[in-house]
Amino acid sequence: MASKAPPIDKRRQILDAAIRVFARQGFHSTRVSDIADEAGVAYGLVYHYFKSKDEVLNELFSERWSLLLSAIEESDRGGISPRAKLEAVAGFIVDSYRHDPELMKVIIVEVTRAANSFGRTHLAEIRRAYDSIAKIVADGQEAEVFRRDIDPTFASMSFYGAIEQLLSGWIFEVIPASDTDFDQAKSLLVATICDGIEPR
Amino acid sequence: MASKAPPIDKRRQILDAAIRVFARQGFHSTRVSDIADEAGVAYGLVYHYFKSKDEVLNELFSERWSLLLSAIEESDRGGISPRAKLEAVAGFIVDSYRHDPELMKVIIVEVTRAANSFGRTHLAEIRRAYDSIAKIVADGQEAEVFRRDIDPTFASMSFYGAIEQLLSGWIFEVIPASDTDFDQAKSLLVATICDGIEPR
DNA sequence: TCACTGGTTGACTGACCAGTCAATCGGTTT
DNA sequence: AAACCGATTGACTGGTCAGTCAACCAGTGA
Repeated sequence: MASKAPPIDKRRQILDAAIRVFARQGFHSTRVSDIADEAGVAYGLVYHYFKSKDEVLNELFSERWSLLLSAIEESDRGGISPRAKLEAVAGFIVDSYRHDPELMKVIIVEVTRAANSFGRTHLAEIRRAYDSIAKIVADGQEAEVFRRDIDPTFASMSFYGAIEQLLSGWIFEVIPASDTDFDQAKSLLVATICDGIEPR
Repeated sequence: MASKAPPIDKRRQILDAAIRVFARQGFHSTRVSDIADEAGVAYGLVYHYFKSKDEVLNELFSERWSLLLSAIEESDRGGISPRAKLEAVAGFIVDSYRHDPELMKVIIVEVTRAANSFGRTHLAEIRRAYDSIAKIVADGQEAEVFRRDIDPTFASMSFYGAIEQLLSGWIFEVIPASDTDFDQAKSLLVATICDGIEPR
């Protein structure tokens, strides 16, 4: 009895190594052997657990994106104001980056923004996020706390685009990324989209 | 006399073919032979005019991006309100897409958002755009028409991120792209960032 | 002790393609 | 008409990997 000890271990080890290597070199210029080396595992073992190099990235993306989708839908269910819901969404994404910048870098750079490769593959999942955000906005309009003359889909794309652009800025060090910056970003993101940059 | 007729012709022909092929298949999965075929030109001629496949894309990007930078700086010089400047910027980018969607697709997908490859290479040029937009915002704060509690760099990233996300939406057909949509987008973009989505 | 099974190893192969280069072409000059 | 020269051609090469596979190893059960 007490048979299976390692099976999940090594798989996880490979995934975690892949995060580091993808983040460091980018998906395209990492060789499968780089992943194996980083994981301290033989080349062939990668193919024991995954049917291709692509599948490794797909797995990393789907694992994390489903968390994001849950978080968005979760915050939508809580009985809070639409604005607070947007704050929760921005907060979750920013915290995801703070907690695991390498994984978020991989997801954004290699999937979400890689429109010709993995972005295409995961378009449906990605759209689900846009749609959930759009729904929050639409509900806000219903409740008369958001203007009705801005299309919810449009607002959703702007909001999400702004978030992703910020993360990109952090990832590529074009803007500072301290804990204070992260916290400010959360509230500024929502302040900007809800209140605008003109004084009230 | 009257010597040189074709030299620029073929080069342009290759660049234009590259736009179409890159837009259709993505940079990575287009072979140099695809470009040559599309241009109706021999394989080797591509290497007569460009020193590598990369250089073809670099040329396409730089050609267009310098126009964008000029347009931003141009609109900053005109004696108009900061808000009108942002409108001009959004308008220029949206019109660029309307006028030449294939080229804009290539630029955004393969350079601007390809942070691990060409985005890195052109980071300085890309930053110049962010900086110019940030300057518009900073001047607006100076003139007391924009709130001072939102960092200009932050506002610039949000604004540009929103624009790019919209273009991405059009490119990948997740949102409708008619002439009306383009025109609405221009004003909504600025309305959102300046006024916010909450009613005033 | 000995088969059995599933995890583990890494050398090898087949396909692909960017970039090279020697040959050819067509127009110009002397 | 002969030498010249830049544009043009496309077959070929060298290097790179993703993915395969046959062998190996360790734990288990009989």
